[in-house]
Amino acid sequence: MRMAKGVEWALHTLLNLDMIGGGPVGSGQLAEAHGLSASYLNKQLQQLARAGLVVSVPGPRGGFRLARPLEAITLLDVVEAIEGSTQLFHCTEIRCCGKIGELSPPPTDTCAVNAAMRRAEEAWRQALAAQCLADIRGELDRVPMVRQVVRTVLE
Amino acid sequence: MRMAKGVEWALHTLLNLDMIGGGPVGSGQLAEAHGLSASYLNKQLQQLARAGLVVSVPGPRGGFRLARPLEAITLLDVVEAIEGSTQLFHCTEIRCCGKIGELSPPPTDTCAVNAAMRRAEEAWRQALAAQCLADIRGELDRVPMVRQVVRTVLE
DNA sequence: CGATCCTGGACATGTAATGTCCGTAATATG
DNA sequence: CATATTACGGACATTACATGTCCAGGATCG
Ligand code: SF4
Ligand code: SF4
Repeated sequence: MRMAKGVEWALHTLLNLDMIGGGPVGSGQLAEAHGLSASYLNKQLQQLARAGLVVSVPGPRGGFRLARPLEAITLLDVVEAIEGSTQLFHCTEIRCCGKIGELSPPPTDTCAVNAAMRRAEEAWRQALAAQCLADIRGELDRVPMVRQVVRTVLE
Repeated sequence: MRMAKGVEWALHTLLNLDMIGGGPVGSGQLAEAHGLSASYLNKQLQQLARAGLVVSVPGPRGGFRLARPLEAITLLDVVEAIEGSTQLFHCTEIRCCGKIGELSPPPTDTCAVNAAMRRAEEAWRQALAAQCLADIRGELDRVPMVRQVVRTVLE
């Protein structure tokens, strides 16, 4: 049970896009900045575009730019854009299988196990939604040179 | 990013073990009760045993029994017994790779992204730890026949 | 002793994330 | 208009890990 690596890629890339300013940046440059696979990062960026977090502009001098300020992008937005909004705990309804399943009446409501797991997952999602990328940028800015390095690499 | 199916297996099996009472039950019967793979469920039960949630007794008429009452087993106990205690968000330290990594000074503290993710994950773990299996048994008991069926199947 | 059942490692299989490739469409530039 | 550049998206290949199977021990009961 591990979160997709693409989430980390997306978060750093979004932060970099913010530091560079307005102009669109190509996926190649963004990948090179962190030594990532260009094609695969491009796929992740497409998902961010579909989710409305970035805007893609084709053509020469094209690339990706932020669709809205970091204040309006939460961690949950990024996680759901990359991972989708599937449940962490996915029920197989094993209560309906085997001997117990055969002897039991068909279940009428959602099971207690599933409900409990859902509650915990909801706490996680709320904690993700409560933190925006601007908060993280704030902590990042306390380290010197970061902004300058990003600008140098991405021009 | 999906939780291992073994967690669902373990939860149901623990609840079944409680309903049957004290005596040990073989992994074969427990698997048959829900139509699961006997060998694989056995592996999961071994992990529960290592985590101290169940006690294994070898020999004829052996099997597994609860190590402590359901009041003392939280959802977090089960999840960590099966999944291990690895982080949901596992950092690859890509900030140290690529052009940005080369130009940046070696990072001194844990990064802000990782910290934020850890906070959210902590909320999840706390929500898991706040719910014990006895709560779930309580909800389950509102459905008639459940207890009786389990006793019939597992003798 | 012999049957039963857990233990634990080795191995096979399935599935999803990760990574690559290439043809297509869109657009800036000359 | 011609061309180069870039995103788009589908079709693969590769890798990692969960899932499932099997077998040779070891413990325990009768
Ligand atoms: S009883 Fe709950 S956890 Fe078990 S299979 Fe059904 S929904 Fe899933
Ligand atoms: S900066 Fe944070 S999220 Fe990025 S690689 Fe380092 S620890 Fe991971």
